Amino acid sequence: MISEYNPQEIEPKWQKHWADTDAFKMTEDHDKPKKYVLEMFPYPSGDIHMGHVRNYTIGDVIARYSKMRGYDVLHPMGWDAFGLPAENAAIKHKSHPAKWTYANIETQKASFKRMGFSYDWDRTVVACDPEYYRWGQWIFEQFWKKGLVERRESPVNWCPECKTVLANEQVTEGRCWRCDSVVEKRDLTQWYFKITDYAQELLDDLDKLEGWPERVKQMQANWIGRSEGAEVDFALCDADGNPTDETITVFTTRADTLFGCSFFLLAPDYKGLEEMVAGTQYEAGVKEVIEEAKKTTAVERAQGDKEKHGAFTGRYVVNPINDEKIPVWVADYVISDYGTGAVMAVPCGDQRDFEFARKYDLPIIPIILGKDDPLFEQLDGVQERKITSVDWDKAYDAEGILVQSGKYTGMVGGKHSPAVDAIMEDLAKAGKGKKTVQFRLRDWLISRQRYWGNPIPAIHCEHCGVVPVPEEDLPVLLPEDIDLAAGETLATHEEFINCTCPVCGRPAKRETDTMDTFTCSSWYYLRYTDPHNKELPFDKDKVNRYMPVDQYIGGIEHAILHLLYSRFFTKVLRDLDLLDFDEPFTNLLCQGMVKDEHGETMSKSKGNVIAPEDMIAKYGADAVRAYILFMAPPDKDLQWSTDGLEGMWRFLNKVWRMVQILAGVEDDYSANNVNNEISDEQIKKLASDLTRELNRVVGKVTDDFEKFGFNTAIAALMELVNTTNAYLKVPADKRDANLCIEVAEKLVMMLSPITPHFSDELWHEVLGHGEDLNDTPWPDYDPELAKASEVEIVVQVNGKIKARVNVPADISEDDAKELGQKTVAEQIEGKTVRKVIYVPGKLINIVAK
RNA sequence: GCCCGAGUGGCGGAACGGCAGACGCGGAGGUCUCAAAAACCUCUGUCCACCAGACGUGUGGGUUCGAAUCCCACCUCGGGCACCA
Repeated sequence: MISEYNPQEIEPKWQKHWADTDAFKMTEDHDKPKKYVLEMFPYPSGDIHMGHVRNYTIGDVIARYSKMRGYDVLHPMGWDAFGLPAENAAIKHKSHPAKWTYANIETQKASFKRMGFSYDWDRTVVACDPEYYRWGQWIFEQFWKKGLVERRESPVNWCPECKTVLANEQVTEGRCWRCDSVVEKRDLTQWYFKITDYAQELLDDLDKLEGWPERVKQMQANWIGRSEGAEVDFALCDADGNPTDETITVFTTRADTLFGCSFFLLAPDYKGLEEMVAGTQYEAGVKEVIEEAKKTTAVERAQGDKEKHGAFTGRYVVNPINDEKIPVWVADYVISDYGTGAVMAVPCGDQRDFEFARKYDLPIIPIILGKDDPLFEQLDGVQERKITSVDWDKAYDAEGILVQSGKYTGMVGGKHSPAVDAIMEDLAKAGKGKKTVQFRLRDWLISRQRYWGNPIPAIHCEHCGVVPVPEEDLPVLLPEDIDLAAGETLATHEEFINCTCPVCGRPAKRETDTMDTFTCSSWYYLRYTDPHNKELPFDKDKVNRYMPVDQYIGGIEHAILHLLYSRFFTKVLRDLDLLDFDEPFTNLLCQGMVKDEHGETMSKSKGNVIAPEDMIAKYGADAVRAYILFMAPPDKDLQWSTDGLEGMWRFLNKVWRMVQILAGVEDDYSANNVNNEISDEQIKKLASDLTRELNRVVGKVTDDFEKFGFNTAIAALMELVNTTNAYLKVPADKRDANLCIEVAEKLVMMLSPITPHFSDELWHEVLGHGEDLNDTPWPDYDPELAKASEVEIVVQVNGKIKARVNVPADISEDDAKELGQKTVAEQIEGKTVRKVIYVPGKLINIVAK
């Protein structure tokens, strides 16, 4: 009797079996090639949603497939467990963040097990576990020793809602990445990782990442933002207008336009600006600009087309190219933390400077022109300054010819132009400038004014300054007795704060900031290679064996943040001689987002999060796994709809019955499909069709798995099922039993990475195998058997299809061309055949006039 | 403004420069059944009464015997960066 497919029964059964037999425990079999398959670890926010299901299903299929292909697979899972949501939940429920976090971890872990994911749970890393975060502190101290940690005061992004500072990467269009509040600028002393020291290498090594999506590399390159230019020194004049030895340096990519520099700009928060105007008649005007700029939010700045404001400072600087004195203004569009915070303004060649000059009536001197500019005729070849105003309505920022530019007149100007080189060479000789490179990337601000994070292991001593906690005293533990709901923080926790200075032994204060949670996720993948190490974050041999990650899978939202930080960590740890590779992730698959029925991104606040539980209850985890893979290629965004899930359920049921029939279990399902009149010849043809299809599909599915074409792999499996179904027309006693078993076994094997419970049940209970599919080698195929002996080819006349003919697959080119012409004799009658194109197995195209 | 992607039936999506729409969903009809469900079998891009045929991969050009695919221009949508000097 044929049995019914009941996932509710078999899924828990196999999950228990896998757990009982440690099926996914890593064997560390060094005779096999290694493969590290990793999905980005989740934040334990609550239960899992379809985005998790998609991400982890993709990873699980790759891991299971790799295991069958004979790799020593490392496939771990953990939790990115520090962070603000836990703290907010704790405040709301008058509880402790750890309680919320660990409860959610248990929930998610149960869901992952219910999905049948093949993780080695003995290697789990939980970021808020002292066993893990102590090594985060240890690594911080190694960075510190190497000079990559800095504590300094500067304007920083402050999120009023999250009540903490944020890294540059965590601010999008002036808003907090987590809560979307408008961030404020504040001057605060904060801790930084000097990621900018690695800017060039982080940019250069993107070229090594052939297995990364181009768009992610592009985004990182944009973010790093390398800009080649020059630093030029302008001598500052004293209050009476006499040049001094003091200089102000600007960064420019357009040194060729120095002759057009008619004023000079400082950022509102330029260091020393207030002192410069203190007590002068210009103080009030400058201060007004400074105050206004402070009020302007980053969101408003991001608009871009904001009206510019500025004020004269009363001071002058000397343009080094022509010794001209030009006025220094403060301007709100100059950014203090890019370049030097000072800008040489060239209104004729820069749209922003142009607008500023128009508004404040400053001279616009044309020094670079296009050849078709009406002014060009008057100024062509003119070296001295003749014209000091223009009637343009916008700046000319393209490549052009220099005019009114002294000996450089006539040269081609523009970014990276010969004029830039010539001018910089001369300025360098005079000691007034040099070529340099600027990066948009800023240092990574890692301190957070929050409790639920990894404490920064530092001690503030009045006598010794800021000193690291001795390594033997690590970890600095988070105090557990804290009442966040009552407003307590680390900064109010006396017991935590008070300590002794490890250098001088006097009473001292502990640092109360914690580290950005992105520090935790920047190295967790290394810890998985050696998760229980008590001496070091990881053993060098082990990390070198399993790293880099061969296949990393996660969302595009981490294209910059997590992936850039992790690359930085890896490079620093390499330079600390803790590991021997340059990049952490060899291949990266960014799976597309799962959106709701209306194409909206899912979020808790919108209340449109779709959870898999109901679907699992109705159709089982295997159907959900298969369906989400079948919906779209993994890297494409996907609009969720349950419409096709029923179809996947039908498919699995069909396979379920089919395998039993193929294995010889009593056949009552195909009764109305059986054709008792079928001829021996037809039987033979159906069998050879099936043999060919089986070999073709094993080849196709193997190829598709290699390139993550899971949707087409599943489609190919459906095609095999359809062909098998056609074969089942043959009455049971006339079927080729060996072929039937071969089809059943290979079908089940190929399905097993996608639908593991379903497959193991059939494998053991119907096909009678003892070993789990997880330990079974991937099926092979014979490419020769996948070839058809006869193929249908298309006959075209002038590229239009006119007929189809069946030909032997090995037909000669001449025979094919002749047959083609015979087939369409009518259509080409009276025309001259100019050319006949034959594509073997595909078509014959007859070009006739 | 700069830099990436993507536009294919009613829907999700297939197609090394070579039969557009595989596979699935949805839809229509049928078999089985007292009936229904399930299962099974046909059909299902558009136009045309049918055949024949014509038209069809965002738009317009081009290359080619042949273009969804390659090139150019444009349109629309999505993403990233952005007063970055």
